[in-house]
Amino acid sequence: MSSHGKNLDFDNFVDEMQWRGFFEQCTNEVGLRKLLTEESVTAYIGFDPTADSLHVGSLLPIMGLVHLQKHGHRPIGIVGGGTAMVGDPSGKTELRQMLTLEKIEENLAGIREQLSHFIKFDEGGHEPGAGLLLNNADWLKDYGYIEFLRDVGRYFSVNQMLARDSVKSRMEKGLSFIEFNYMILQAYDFMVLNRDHGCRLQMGGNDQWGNICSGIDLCRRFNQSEVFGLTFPLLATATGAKMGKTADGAVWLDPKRTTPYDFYQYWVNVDDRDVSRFLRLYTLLSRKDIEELEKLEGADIRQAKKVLAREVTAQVHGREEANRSVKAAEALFSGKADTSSVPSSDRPAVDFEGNGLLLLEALVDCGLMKSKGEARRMIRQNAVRVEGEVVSDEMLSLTTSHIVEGKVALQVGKKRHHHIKVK
RNA sequence: GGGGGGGUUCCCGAGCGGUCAAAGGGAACAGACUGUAAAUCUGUCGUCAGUAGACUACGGAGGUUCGAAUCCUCCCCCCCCCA
Repeated sequence: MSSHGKNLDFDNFVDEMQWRGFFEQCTNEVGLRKLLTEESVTAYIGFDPTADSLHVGSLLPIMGLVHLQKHGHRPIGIVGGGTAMVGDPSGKTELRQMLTLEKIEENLAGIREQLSHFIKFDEGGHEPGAGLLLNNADWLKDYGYIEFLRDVGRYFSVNQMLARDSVKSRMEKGLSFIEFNYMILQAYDFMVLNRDHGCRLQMGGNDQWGNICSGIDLCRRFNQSEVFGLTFPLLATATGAKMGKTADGAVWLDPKRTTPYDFYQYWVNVDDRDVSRFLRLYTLLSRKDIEELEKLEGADIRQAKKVLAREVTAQVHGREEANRSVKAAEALFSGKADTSSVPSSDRPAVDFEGNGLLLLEALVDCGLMKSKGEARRMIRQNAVRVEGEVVSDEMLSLTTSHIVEGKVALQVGKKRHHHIKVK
């Protein structure tokens, strides 16, 4: 496939994926490379509609589709409205709670919106490389059981299914029949996409390997079509934590769930050892730029982290938000200047009059603390600051004297900030 | 359907009538040290109140006890073996 567009350091998709670290396993690398040079290939990745927002964990597959499209191929995103009703046993230790159809519909809309920041979708036109976003409920939900068994079930060997890692790993903990069927449904998705949209490649996390292989088998049997699979590594941070997890849970792409500032901070605070990997995986910077940044050592690595954070934030929230986050961080960590992007809340001026507002309560209200007990503990540990001053009195009340420039600046630990704006 | 083993605080995992808000580990958070990193050391880690108190917690519902996570009954869920 001829490469067009900007920033192409590699003349084919597979080379780029390998250099960037996306490439974990491929069902037939030689065959796939050949196919990709011969034609514009349609490939798909599935996303789970378990929430109305994607999170950092989904960023990796999203970037996979971005690179695919960049190389002139066509990405399809599948939102598993049908399969979400079943639950994938892969990588899980327990049965997932089931979602209602309505909830899934809602989630779908949110996800579609987010994906559209990354991928150029077909707006009813006929652009060759424009992506598609489909809901597998469209072809799964009205399929009759008997019919499905006869059409699809006949192609599956239980012996083979039992041999899959995703199933084996659940033999101890238990696996319900509904989950056992998941791989069949996913395989069926691949078959439908292959048949109806000419899809030849499925990508996904390495935990999807078994499901992808099942799909490939089904395509061969059902459509007599040769298709391929490519998996991405399952990322963990250098300290072994799951990617995109913090104390407060997942890092979301939705600014209402994770503010752009917190999102930016997540990336700035990445472990030194992860920076290079993440630059390759999560940014679209050129090979040259990334290799320059990888040369940095010691404290200078922070420069690379800032670039990483700025780039990823810009991709998710836009350049403008990214710049605001950069400024806010600089203001807070260097002690001055523009603080307009620091997370904040509003409070009427009367709250500070007279006896004022108990700091304990303010900390809980603004979300910095989960409970007053926790707030007390933090104060005891000298972790709380008001206007930069360490607080030692648990019973301190915030009064008008704490208001500086129309706000009260709260800080917990070194990194968590919140401004109460006085209205 | 029968027999056996289990369900404990964010996770793993002890406890098996009081001394249990529950050992130990992990994660997390804070302090020191630093580079908004890692490692290390120290502290914290149910809620409310505030030094000694109350409340809510050990799958669910009852019960026995002065007193239960610990004993009994019923129910739900999981694993293993047999049919």
